[in-house]
Amino acid sequence: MQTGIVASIQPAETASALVRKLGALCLLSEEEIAYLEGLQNNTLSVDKGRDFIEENADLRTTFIVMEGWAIRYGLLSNGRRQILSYALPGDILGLHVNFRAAATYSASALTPLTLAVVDPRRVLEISQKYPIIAAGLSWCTAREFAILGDQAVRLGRLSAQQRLAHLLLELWHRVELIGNGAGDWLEMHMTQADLADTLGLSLVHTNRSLSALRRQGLITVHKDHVRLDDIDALIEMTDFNPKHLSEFRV
Amino acid sequence: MQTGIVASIQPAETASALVRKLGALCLLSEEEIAYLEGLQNNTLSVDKGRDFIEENADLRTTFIVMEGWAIRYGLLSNGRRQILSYALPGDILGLHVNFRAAATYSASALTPLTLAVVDPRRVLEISQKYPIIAAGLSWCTAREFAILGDQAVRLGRLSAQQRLAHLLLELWHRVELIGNGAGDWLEMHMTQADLADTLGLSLVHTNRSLSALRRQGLITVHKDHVRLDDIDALIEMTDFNPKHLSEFRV
DNA sequence: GCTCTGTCATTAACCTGTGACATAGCAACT
DNA sequence: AGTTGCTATGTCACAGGTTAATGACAGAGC
Repeated sequence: MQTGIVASIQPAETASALVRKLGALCLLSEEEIAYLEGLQNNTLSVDKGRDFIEENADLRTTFIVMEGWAIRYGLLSNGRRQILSYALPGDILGLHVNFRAAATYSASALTPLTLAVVDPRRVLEISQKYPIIAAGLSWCTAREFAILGDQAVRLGRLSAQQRLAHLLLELWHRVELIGNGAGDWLEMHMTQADLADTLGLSLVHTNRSLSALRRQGLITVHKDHVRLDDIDALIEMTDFNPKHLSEFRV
Repeated sequence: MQTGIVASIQPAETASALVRKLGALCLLSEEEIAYLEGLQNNTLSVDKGRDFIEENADLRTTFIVMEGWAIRYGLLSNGRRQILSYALPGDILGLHVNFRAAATYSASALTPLTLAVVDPRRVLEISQKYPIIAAGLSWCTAREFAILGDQAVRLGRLSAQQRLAHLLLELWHRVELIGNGAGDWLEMHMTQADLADTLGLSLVHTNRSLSALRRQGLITVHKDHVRLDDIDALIEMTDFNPKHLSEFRV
């Protein structure tokens, strides 16, 4: 924790989300911080609802979320969509793309989005020059795998209400971890249709499940926010494991 | 393809599964091949049904499947299991573990299994000394992400029969890719209970779905094998995209 | 060789969580 | 005012779950 404090003093206030995230994991030198910030100089703004990665298209770019939320999703020929995961500030999309001829998922901006655009070949450079950063990126990869694994468990073995509760916990915890939390409130950047496409449920049943959790006093639903009224009960009903998200509180 | 041919001549017959896999992707030097084979000198045999990674336990090892099949899975407190993915020869488990304090999934041997046991710190060494191999490992990571993404789409947005068909196609294609294929036959190393835990279905409904595909003339079911009788129709009904598995035919 | 036990596959009957459709209300935008 | 998008809810249908039973097969023990 001492390590974390030292790092936090340095990159905390004006640092990019990725630097704050990695800085909370390990002690970054000023050189490493400068390198990471320089890496993110080339930015792209994406309007809410616009795609910036298209499945099956060539993908030659690594994106780092600087501000806003994005979704990774797969689309079927019948128009059905499955959201795979949410990308928050500090998250990386396409970290392992140098051998990928085509994208295996699409990505879209859920809110107005600012992305850093990075040449994937820089990743090799990082591994050779900055082993600490490389280790941090490796951790980011493992975490991404854990998040997607939880999504598969959620879809395959939880009931509708449990899925919803588990997803709310995940997002709430992740927002907390990046320092954007608001106590037990979670800002809902997505519509109920997005929730449905995340949970593998119909729109109607998603709304029902939301209502059910509300009636049980577990959540309070406002227009753009949800409050988690009994976090322990939600955790209990879903087997939510915060360790899958790793502790790197900013 | 010329590159693939040259590489295949060299490591083809007695080479380990990982070397054959990476060798089919890129031209490996003799030094690189020797390094990769040396990396896999420390092996572990695991009996069928035994766990070798336990969720929430410390994970300080990278495993490479040399022979046999394994599963990655998550387990809930009510005993329900969700199989996340299958690991075949040449696949790597725990490639990104140097910052993981604990495993976020369990892994178990589906068949008698031979694993190479590798220190995760060797990955950094690889990145610094063997950039071609590092790129190959990066590709392995992206592929693993694609496979798990397909699993989420399957669980979230496909019907029971489609899930089954899609999974059979995935496994069949992956077996083909590592050179262990037998035409349109797929050796079934798993029980129907394993299938059920992969597909997020009940055991009984899994059997029903199997019967339904059989009745439709799409598959032929034998005790330990399944034959895909109409691969095009199976692909059509499921949106199966072989490109997600990448083409690296050995 | 026979019996018993355990595992796995298969199927029927009944039940239920969830999907689809329809409708209504509200807010924001044109 | 009309349109669009989103949320909310009722009704009915159905895909899939649960329970129970049966059959086949392999292995262990006598």
